[in-house]
Amino acid sequence: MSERQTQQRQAIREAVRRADRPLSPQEILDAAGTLAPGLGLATVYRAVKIGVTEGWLAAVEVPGSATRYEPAGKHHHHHFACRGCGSVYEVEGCPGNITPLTPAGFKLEDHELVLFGLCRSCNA
Amino acid sequence: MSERQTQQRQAIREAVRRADRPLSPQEILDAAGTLAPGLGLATVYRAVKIGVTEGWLAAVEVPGSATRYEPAGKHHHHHFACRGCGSVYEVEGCPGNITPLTPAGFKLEDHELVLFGLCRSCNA
DNA sequence: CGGTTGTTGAGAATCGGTTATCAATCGGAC
DNA sequence: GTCCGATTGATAACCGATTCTCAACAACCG
Repeated sequence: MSERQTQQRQAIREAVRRADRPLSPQEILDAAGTLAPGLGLATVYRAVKIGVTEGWLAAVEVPGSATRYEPAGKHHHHHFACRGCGSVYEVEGCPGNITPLTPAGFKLEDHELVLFGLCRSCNA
Repeated sequence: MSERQTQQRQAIREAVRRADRPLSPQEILDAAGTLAPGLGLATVYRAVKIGVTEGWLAAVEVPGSATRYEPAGKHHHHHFACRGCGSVYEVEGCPGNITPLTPAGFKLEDHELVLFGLCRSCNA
């Protein structure tokens, strides 16, 4: 037996699914905590690690802040990090034209574009 | 009196200037250590903070690794982070077309594009 | 239901990065 | 050369993020 179906993991998966932006472990705890009272941070970290391994969760790394997680399988997109509140939002599209930038001899595997600025709330 | 001209700070400034890629504090220590034997990591951190404050050093943040520093005033460019050796390289150009991606109501101040993959050495 | 065993929660421990401490030292004005 | 205050280096302390520990607990099979 391996991989049980627990309330905590369901709550965590559901919280990430409902969010419209990538969540940090602490944000997941806050969101999933209402679905599974008493939820602990360690459990979030464990579930998140499992999710990434199993492939239904994608890690989003933003400079200068904790790793965020979002459901895997979304179409290619990027992120906007608010300097006011620290939240990370999803932005549609990609400027493309990335490949030509790669130096000769280098192997390009992936890329991450992060926009910095103020979100709607903080810009007001 | 404030801001003395010391061998250590000259060595650090020189090491950053000579590098063709942004260096982490530890990398700066290694490089500048040959110019100023006995150099300590604390001194690197202090000098780097001063450099950023005075405006002749620019901080480059890459997800999942220490902050890098490069001379300020370079023309707009981006970076390539090698998954093999962890080094960060400079890449010329920018795909442009960033502004249209910004969600309505958000204020775009800056952006950072990081390419991931293998550098020439690690790709061989 | 009852046992087996994976899972959980709280807190301690750890980690890499960065900053603070403090006595010894050095820069540079005089 | 002297002197005073800025600077340095070694190391401890700190920090936020993440992982480990371990006893209590709950999921699932029979």
